[in-house]
Amino acid sequence: MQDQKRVTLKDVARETGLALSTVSNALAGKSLVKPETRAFVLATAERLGYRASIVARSLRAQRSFAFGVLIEDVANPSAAAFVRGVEDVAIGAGYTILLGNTDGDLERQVNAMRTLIDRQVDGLVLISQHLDDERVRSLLSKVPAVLVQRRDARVALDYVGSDNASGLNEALRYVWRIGHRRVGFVTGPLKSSSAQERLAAFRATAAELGFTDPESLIFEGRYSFETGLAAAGFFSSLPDMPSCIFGSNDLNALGLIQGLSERGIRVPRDVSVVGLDDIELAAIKAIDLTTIRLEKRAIGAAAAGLLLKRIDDPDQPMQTLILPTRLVVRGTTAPVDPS
Amino acid sequence: MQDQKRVTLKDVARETGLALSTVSNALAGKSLVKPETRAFVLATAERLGYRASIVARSLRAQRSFAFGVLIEDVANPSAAAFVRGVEDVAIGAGYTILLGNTDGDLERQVNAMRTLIDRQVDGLVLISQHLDDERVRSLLSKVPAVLVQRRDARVALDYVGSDNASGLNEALRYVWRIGHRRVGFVTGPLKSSSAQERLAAFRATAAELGFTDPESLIFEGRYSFETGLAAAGFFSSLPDMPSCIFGSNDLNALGLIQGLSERGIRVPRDVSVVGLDDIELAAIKAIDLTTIRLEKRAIGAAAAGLLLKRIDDPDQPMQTLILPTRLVVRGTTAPVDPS
DNA sequence: TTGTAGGCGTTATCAG
DNA sequence: CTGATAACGCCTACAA
Repeated sequence: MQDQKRVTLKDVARETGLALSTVSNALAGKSLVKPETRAFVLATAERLGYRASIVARSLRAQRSFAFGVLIEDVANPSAAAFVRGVEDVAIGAGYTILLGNTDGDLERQVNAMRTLIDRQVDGLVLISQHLDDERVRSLLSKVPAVLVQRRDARVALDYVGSDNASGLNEALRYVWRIGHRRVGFVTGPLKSSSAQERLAAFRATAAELGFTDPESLIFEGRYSFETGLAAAGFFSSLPDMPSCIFGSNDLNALGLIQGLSERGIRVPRDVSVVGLDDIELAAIKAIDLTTIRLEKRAIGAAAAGLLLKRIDDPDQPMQTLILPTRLVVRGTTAPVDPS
Repeated sequence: MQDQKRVTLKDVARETGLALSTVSNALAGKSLVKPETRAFVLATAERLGYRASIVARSLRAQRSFAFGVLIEDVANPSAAAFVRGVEDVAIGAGYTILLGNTDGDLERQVNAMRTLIDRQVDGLVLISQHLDDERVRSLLSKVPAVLVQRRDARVALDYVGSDNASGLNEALRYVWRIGHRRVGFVTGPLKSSSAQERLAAFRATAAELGFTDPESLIFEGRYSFETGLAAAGFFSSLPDMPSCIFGSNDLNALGLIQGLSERGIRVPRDVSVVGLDDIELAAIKAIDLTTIRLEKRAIGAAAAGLLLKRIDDPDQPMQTLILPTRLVVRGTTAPVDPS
C-alpha cells in the first residue's frame, strides 16, 4: 500500500550498464542510438516499471504540459460541459487539466490564477469573469490564455463564445411568426458580456421586427431559477402581460414557468416561454423547454484548440471563435391564441 | 502578452545581495533569519514579483501538493458535485486538483491513473470503477488513494460512500406506511458496488416488511434515463402492476415517469415513483420528485479529508465513511388509492 | 554511438 | 545568523 521508491533514469542506466544520456536518448527515440541498444533499454525500462517524472521534465523544460481551467463552479452543469470539452482535446494533445473553482469571487479567482501560474501551467482557459480587475488582467499577461463566453474590451485575448445574437434573432423571428407581438425578456447579470450580448440582441431584433414596447418588458436579473420566479411576479403584475417571455438561460426560463404556474398562468397556453442553453433535462417531457441550444462541450473543445495553437505560436494574431446556436422548438411555445 | 521570464530565488538573492539560502530561509519564515533581513527579503521579493515555482519545489520535495480526481464524466451532474466537494477541502489544504475523465473506459482510466502518478500527485480520489482490473489495483498501490461510491473486496483502501441501505430502508418503510405492497425496483449496472448495495437493500427491506413478490418486480438496467423508459415498458406490461416503483437514481426515476406517462399511467395517481440522488432540478415543480438524497458534495469533501489524513500518516488503519442519506418526500408519491 | 557535465528552481545540510 | 553546496530527475550540448 505504500509509495515504493520511484524508478528513475539512473536506475535504468545502472541496470543496463549504459550511461544516463544513452538511456534518455533511447527512451526519447532519438536516432543516435543503435536499434538494439534502444530495444534493450526499452525492455529494461519496462521491466523495472520506469516512468519519466513529469515534474522533473517540467522543471527542465520550463513548461508543465498542463492547462489550468478556471470556472465559477463545476457543479453547475453548463460549466461542467465546458470543462469536459476542454479536457477532450487537452488529453488528446498530452495535456492534463488543473481545475479551479472561483464561485464568482474575485479573491478566489486571483488566488486560483496565481496558484495555476505558480504551477507553470502552459495555458489558461478562463470561463469566468472579473476582467475588470487590474490584478486579473495583469495575471493574464503572464500566460497564454483563452477566454470563454465572457470577454472584455480591455483584454485582447483569444476568445470562444456562442452566437447569442443570431440565436436570439432566430428565436424571436420564430415567435413573431407564430403571432407573438408583446415579448418579455429576463436578463442575466449585466456585468457579464454574455448577458449584455443577449440583451442587446433582444433589443435589436425586437426593434427590427417591431415588437410592442420591448423596453418595458425587460426584467433584470441573474442566471438563476430564483430570477425566473421573480420575473414571473413582475410580468404577471403588468396590466398588459407579454404573450411570450425569453429567459437568458434555461434556469431563468424554468423559474419563470414555475412562477407563472403558481399564479395560475399556464405555459404555453397563456404565455410562451423560451430558454437559452439546452440543459440535459430540457428535453424530457416534464420540462419540454423550447430553447436556444448552446454547444458547450464544443465551445470548451474549441477553446482548448485555440490554446494549443497559441502555445505553439504565441505571436499569432488573436482569434475569436463564435460557435453557432440552434433553436430547439419544444412544448413551451405555442401560437398566440387568435381569440 | 508574452510569458516574461520568471523571477527566481536567484534573482531575489542578487537583488538583495544575500545568499540564495538566506533568501530561501527568510521566505520560508524560518526563525534562523534576523527579522530585519527577513523583512528586507520579503519586501524585495514582493517588489520583484517573486513567486516560488511549485514545479521546482515538487521535484525537491518529491511531492506535488496536488490531488488527482478520476471520474467517469464531469459533465454528469452528480460526478461534478463530488469533484466540487473534493476541491472544497483540497484548496483549503493548499492542494490543487488534477482532473481526469474516464468515460467508464478501462483503458482511459489506466492511462489517466498513469499520467496522474507520473505527475506525482500526492493522492488519488477515485470516483470510478474497474477495481477488478489487475493494472488498476497495482497502480492504486503506488499512491495514497480514496475510493468513492464504489468499492471492491479485493482493494483495502479508504472508502467514502453513502448509506444506501438505510436510505432505501427509510424510503421503503415510508411507502409501506402509505399503503404500498407491490413495489418495483429498477437497478443500476450490477457490476458497480453501489448498484449492488441498492438492490440488496431493496431485497432485504422488501423481505422484512413483507412486500408482495418483490423478486418478480426487479428490472435490471443502468443509471440512465433510457433505463427508466424501458422499465416503464416492462412494469406496465405486467398483469399486476406495482403501485410504486423505485429507481436506482433520479434519472431512472425520471425516465420511468416519462415512460409511464406515455402509456397513460399517471404519477402519482396510478403509480408512485421514488428516485435516489436528489439532483438539482428534482425540487422544481415540473419534476417534484420524491427521492433519497445523497450528499454528494459532502461525500467528495469527506474523501478529500480522508486523503489528507492518509497522506499525513500512510500507516494509519483504513477508514470507511458512510454518510447518511435523507428521504425527501415530494409529489411523485401518494397513498395507495383505498378503492 | 556513447559518456560527461551542467542546469532547471528549490530546500536541506552543514560549515563559517 | 548567514552562506556554500548538494540533491531532487530529466534533458541536451558537447566531448570522447
